[in-house]
Amino acid sequence: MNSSSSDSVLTIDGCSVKVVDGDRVAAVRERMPAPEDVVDTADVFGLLSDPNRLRLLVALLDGELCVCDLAAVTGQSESAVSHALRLLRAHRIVAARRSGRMAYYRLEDPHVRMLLDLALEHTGHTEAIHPERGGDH
Amino acid sequence: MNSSSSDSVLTIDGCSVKVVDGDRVAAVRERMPAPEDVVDTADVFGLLSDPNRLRLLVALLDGELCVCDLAAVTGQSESAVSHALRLLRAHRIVAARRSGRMAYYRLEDPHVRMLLDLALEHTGHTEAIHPERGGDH
DNA sequence: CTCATATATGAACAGCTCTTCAAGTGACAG
DNA sequence: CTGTCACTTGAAGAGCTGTTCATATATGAG
Repeated sequence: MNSSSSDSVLTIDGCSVKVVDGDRVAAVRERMPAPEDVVDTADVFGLLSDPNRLRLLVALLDGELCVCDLAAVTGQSESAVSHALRLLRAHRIVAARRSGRMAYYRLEDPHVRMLLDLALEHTGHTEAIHPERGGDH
Repeated sequence: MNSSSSDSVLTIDGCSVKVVDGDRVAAVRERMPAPEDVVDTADVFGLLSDPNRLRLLVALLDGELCVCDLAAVTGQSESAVSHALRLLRAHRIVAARRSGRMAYYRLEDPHVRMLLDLALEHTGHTEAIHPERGGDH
């Protein structure tokens, strides 16, 4: 329907949309992961996007810790830690081992471990993340 | 000060906290990145945690696109795209090239590119991210 | 049994985020 | 100049998120 590489009008989701490079748009749409996969991936990033939750996960990189030690390491209340762990547990990112009245948590998701490793590899190397510096050029 | 590997009381930030394994806690605290680095990293994850923003960045993996094509690819209004790009630009994750009245955006941060590549490598491979499945055992 | 300890949960509230709508800017055509 | 086009911006509101405080559950000690 459209094989021009200049302005054209695409019909997407039953809606006419003006595009500049129709072929590129079609190709990129082709490569785009399924909507639910995008949402799942965004969810994972969202779980890593809170500093306190991130600290918890970083603390667990070396092995399991109990709730009160996690609270001590990350400087949060035990209640806050418990809420955060509940969320992470619901997404199978951490798992708990129970021993008496203690609960020992460990990092369970290898995919998340890789993301954390990669992210930590770059901490400090990136000066460029200071927000509100206005646009470019 | 504390070399027991059983219950003890640590003084952290001028506050007494009960811990189970004082040595582990001290060691993990030692390895924890600086607070500002944790916050910066969490910020980056936060920028990747919105499905629409994530779609924009995925679309840009193959090369630059103009705003209206990004809107077509990701199924958002041009206004929403522009707002999202503004945020990403402020964090130096994307950059713009201007040509006439068009603005062509590209993915500028190689670190973010790596995170995206790693995350996409695993899309679909992970069934385990469905929320609200209750805790374990 | 009763009590203290370790963790979990619920409710509620403040603060943030994302979308939308309306209006603004700058480039190009005529 | 005037109008249109591509993009940007501001303001406002709905909805989501993370914290806190109070209370609940469960284990182990005595």
